[in-house]
Amino acid sequence: MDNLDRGIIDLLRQNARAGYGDIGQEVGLSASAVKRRVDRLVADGVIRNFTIQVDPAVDGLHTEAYVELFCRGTVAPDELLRILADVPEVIDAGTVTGSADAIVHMRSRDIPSLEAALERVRHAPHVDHTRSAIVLSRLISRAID
Amino acid sequence: MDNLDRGIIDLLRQNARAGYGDIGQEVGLSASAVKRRVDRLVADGVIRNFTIQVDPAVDGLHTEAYVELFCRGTVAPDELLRILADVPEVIDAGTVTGSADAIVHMRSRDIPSLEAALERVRHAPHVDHTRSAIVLSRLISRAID
DNA sequence: GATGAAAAGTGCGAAAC
DNA sequence: GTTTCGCACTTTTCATC
Repeated sequence: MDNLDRGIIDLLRQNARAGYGDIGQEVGLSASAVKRRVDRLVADGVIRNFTIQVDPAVDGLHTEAYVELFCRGTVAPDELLRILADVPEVIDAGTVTGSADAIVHMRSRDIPSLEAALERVRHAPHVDHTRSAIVLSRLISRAID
Repeated sequence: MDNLDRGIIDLLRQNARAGYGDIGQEVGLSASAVKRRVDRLVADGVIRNFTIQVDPAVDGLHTEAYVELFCRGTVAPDELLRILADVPEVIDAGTVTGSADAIVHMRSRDIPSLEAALERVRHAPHVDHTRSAIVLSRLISRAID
């Protein structure tokens, strides 16, 4: 993982379909050298996936919420992970400092489907209650993982 | 935007480097038909970008926080956008229901750099105060926009 | 270990239909 | 929408440092 790898990653982030030759010209390597490094980055798990960013509105996913999760007693992160992994509406989540145990970012088609997903989280073991903030207008979308 | 388009998008989300022929075989179209649809989806802005998902830890971005933003008086979403767009540590943000005006998801190298970014947000016009929850352990990372 | 150059194979992309 | 075809790209091999 040197500066060449970082350069390759930056270029792929901007355009994952860029040709190896084009990338090589930017970072100063031959096409085959770039391919070998990309293959290694994928094998090492540095590059997790090649994906596309889709307009959420077009995709029919208009409704978002940030949900604070409060649990009874002490709950291991692994247990929270198992609960949340089963709900596809959860797009990101993490345990946090403060009074809440975790913050969960959810996205779904509409309010009813969001509510249904929220109910699934609420009725999971250990979950005491939740506090939701529905997103009114999305301001920034730079997350890629 | 029909079910074929949705199928193509789903496959590209899983693997943006999938060949048009392979995609066509899955959704029941020829390679060139798939290409034309993908080109149209890109032109229409449905597909925003082809990117890679990089392990944030490898990338040196270990520190995350969810920040509630409280403003003085009424602030238009556009004004909040201008404030937040200047802070690269902001990876996603939206105005929300509830007592906070917005929720901001931030990511940076470490706590000091997170604090510095937070200071920039705090001292922006209209911002009254913030309430942060530092992420202890990331549970789910499915966001792609 | 790493690279670059050249070979072979594969898929893209632009036609014509 | 499909099929065809030339070409560019990927991917492998090999020699080199």
